[in-house]
Amino acid sequence: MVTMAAGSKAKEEAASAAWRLIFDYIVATAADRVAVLDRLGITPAESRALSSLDPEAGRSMRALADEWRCDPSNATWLVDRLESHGLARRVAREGDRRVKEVVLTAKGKRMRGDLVKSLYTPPRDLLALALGDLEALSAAASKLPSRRTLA
Amino acid sequence: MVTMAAGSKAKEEAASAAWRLIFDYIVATAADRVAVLDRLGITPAESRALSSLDPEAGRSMRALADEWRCDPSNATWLVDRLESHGLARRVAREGDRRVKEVVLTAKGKRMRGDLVKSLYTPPRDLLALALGDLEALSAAASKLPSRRTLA
DNA sequence: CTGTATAGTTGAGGCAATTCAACTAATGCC
DNA sequence: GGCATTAGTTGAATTGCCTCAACTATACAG
Repeated sequence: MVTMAAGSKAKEEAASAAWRLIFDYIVATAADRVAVLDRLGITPAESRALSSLDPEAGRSMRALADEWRCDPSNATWLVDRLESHGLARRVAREGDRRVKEVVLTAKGKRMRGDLVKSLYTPPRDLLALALGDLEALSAAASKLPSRRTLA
Repeated sequence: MVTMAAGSKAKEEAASAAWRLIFDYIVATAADRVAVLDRLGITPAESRALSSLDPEAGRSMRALADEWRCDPSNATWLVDRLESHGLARRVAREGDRRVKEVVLTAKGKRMRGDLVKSLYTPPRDLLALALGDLEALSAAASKLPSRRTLA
């Protein structure tokens, strides 16, 4: 486009190059994440469920189904799974007994902590980078809008 | 550890910070990738299958099953799916008719191209970064060992 | 107090992905 | 030529994830 700001083309190329490298790296390290779930004995959906539960506060089934963009019955199924693993339990909300608050059990909190810690642990190769590179990486990445975050 | 090289601690922290930011960003943009697969009408497994097929050369079922770390019968099932979508076909290898080479059809090449291009297209927010940040990102990321790459 | 809306569950069903065991077909070595 | 090996397929079964329709229980508005 003729009316584009100067430097826009260079930026697009730089963004493409950066994204491609990051994307490839994520793909290359995917097995690490699978291994974490295997070790914890949970499925991807359970891991997502676990990470959207706050260790302190409970959340209603409805709120969870909304976040997961799924049918309420699917949320029931998923929370049932967490319960059957002893990771969460339902508590009727005071004042409105229709709603069930899902809260993590002690085991659930422990597992969630383990999960988050493991996923947030940088892959080995990242440590091979120079300190300067890592700082540049952080500096740039910290300017990205991270819509959500674990723990 | 006392015997660690000086600066190791700082590096670990820098690596953690960088990885956490990148990881959160990947999670935050996951829906974009799902949308790409939806648009192309393929499942995650089909997308992986598609991307491990070379647009020029064929690959044996065996090689594919090895790469996917799955049972040969699972590879059969997956390649059947690609075939039923008109994306690939099997050709008996000259000289050893036991092995079937899986090759992309014209449609398969087109779809693979679309897939790779879409996945490699940087999310919008990345373009909001300053050119300098993007270049720093690329410079650092290019030092990572990317074990494999698409197209 | 009656009807409507909301929260959640249950049951049935379906597709995707995967494994295992049994099988067929082609190769290639004595 | 006979036999072990290798490539691939088929069929049965399982699991995970997900949707829809029907249902129960509670809350709330008029």
